[in-house]
Amino acid sequence: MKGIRRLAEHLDISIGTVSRALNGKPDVNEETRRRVLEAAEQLGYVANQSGRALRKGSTGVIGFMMQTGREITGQGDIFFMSVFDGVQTVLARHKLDLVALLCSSEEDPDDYLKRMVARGFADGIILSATRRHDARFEFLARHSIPFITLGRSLTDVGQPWIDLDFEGMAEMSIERLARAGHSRIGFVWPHGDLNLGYVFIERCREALARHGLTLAEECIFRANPNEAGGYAVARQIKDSAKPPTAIILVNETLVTGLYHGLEEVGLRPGPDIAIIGRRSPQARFLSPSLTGFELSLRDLGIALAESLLSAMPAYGHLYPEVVRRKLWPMSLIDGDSG
Amino acid sequence: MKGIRRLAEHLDISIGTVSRALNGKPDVNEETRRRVLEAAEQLGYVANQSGRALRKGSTGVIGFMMQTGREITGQGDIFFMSVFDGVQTVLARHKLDLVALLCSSEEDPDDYLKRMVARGFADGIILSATRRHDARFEFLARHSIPFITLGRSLTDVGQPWIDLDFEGMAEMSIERLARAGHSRIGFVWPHGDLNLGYVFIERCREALARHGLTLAEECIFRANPNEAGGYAVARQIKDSAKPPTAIILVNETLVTGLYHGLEEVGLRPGPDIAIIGRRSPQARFLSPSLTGFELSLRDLGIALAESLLSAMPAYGHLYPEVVRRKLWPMSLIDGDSG
DNA sequence: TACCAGACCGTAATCGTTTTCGGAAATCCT
DNA sequence: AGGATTTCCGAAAACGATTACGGTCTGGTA
Repeated sequence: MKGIRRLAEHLDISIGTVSRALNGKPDVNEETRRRVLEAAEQLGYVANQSGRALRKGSTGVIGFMMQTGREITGQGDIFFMSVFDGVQTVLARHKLDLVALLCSSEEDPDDYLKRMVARGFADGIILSATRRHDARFEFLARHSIPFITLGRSLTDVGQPWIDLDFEGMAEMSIERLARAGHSRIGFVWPHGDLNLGYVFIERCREALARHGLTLAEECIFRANPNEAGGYAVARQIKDSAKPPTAIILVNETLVTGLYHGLEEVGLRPGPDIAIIGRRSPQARFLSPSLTGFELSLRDLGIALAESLLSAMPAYGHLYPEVVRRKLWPMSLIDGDSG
Repeated sequence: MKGIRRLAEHLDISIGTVSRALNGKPDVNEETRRRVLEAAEQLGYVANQSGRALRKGSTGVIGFMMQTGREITGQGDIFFMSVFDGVQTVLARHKLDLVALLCSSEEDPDDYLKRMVARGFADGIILSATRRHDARFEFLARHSIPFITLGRSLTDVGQPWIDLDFEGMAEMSIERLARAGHSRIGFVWPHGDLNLGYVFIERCREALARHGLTLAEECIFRANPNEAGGYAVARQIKDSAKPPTAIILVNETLVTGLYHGLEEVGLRPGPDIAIIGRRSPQARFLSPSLTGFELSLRDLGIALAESLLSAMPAYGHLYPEVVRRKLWPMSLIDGDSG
């Protein structure tokens, strides 16, 4: 005898009543409820997730999908820890749990998500590392799974999203560099179909145009979105016939590699070549200090969760005013690198 | 009509046969099986996780428990991405999925785990950030949930574990520093009850003794296990009446902060004070280059998964030879910092 | 023909919950 | 007192899968 049945037997009442007592349903005597709660505590009873989910059709779990592996995503790693923290503070209010759905780099992200959804794993999903063309959007929409994306995509299906304010980043970077007299500005574009690269470069082009400049094709450097990628870019710059005098990076993990690479080839960030990137927690300790953008990841997580909840039938009414789509603001912090 | 019933109806056969066909059971006509598989593919059918788990009593999911939040664990962040990668390559062989069980810093880890287990969330669990006294061990043992820990604890219950080879790290570090003439060697001890701090300092004491040295109490610096913590240590060192001439760090995230802090107070790693730490992917790009330990996180993940599987009834026979407990070797890489 | 073995497949029980529905007992109202 | 409400609880039907069991059919053999 296991589960709720055991509890019911022990109390000599029916399992229905036990369930109602536990779930705070109204039609149960307060004295009975007290006894049930007490016995549950004492016997260490917790409802079986499978049975409950099967019956209710919902799991109480929110999934945050992310990629693992060596060639990690655009916004890898530490980035997420703080975002999770924000997401969880919101979810905790509704007794929802957050788990990270880890898609191995060896599996196709679309297949992976499909599997997780069909399994009925989560009631709502947060997608990260959005691609320019991302089949996951349509899939989730088709199955009417509530979801929100951290990042945009051409494949928009009207779902809520939050993305970094690349518009603002581009304008502020270019403005600053142009004012400092730079006219040959380069850009590191992470390999892969990640959407953020496309968006940012487009915004940069526009911002450059506003300042009467253009983005030279040979000043666009492709790189894997990790330290090694940044490192390799330094060499490319050095070997370039007409190297840029300034470099802008979207991707935080590229920065440390680039710094190291530049040192190897004898270029100092700042005096020799201006660098503007994202000041991640680690990047804050680079020397010379990095000029770049900071943002509150925890608040971003909070917004993400609230926006997702507002898209879920069961919680939507609790978040009527929530913004569904937002460019997350970042502030440009002065450093010595540009 | 949903799920397997729909599929059965569509094919005009019974749900039992469909299930058998899908699960590769022997007593089903090959032609029928082909039709079922085809229809399943076409209709995008995937078995519902709740129903399946309820009936089978297992979920096909392995949980990797980790802490989120600002004051992140000893071995935070990027560390795990590569470990996950290794774990997943093994799990994929058995069609098992890995999810990260994210325990918010606001919830008690023991309570969190209890909840997840009672929910029947995972068939096996990997524990990280093990504490010196860790109630989770006994809990999982009592409920006979297969688990393995990344890190040891005083609360050993005979479960398999893998831990970094702090013994080797201590001996190699001290050996190297002693040979270089250092006699006043300091140590950064991360705050909290994490077991690794205790282990490493103990091994350092022993190693020092072997070289006729002792660890001065005032050379033990407590710090939060993150960049800010490392940064703060630099100040402490500077203000110390009799500062150490060398510092050893267990925790990878402390290093970048310490480097930055030392620069602020005018101490150069290497010439002014020797530093030995862990060369994480980011730390590899520090300047001056860090003398420290490297290891294969991916292989560690593989070992972790195999060892966990060997402790699970359903898979144990497949991994008869697996090591159940292992000190993971690390190699000391020369740098300019010590 | 009669019998039997093997190959396939359908029926139904089962896993542990939640929830609807209806009934019994208690309480209220006139 | 008697009917109408409430209050509380038990019985039973889902939820979607797996699987033990038994039944039908085929083909082979005596």
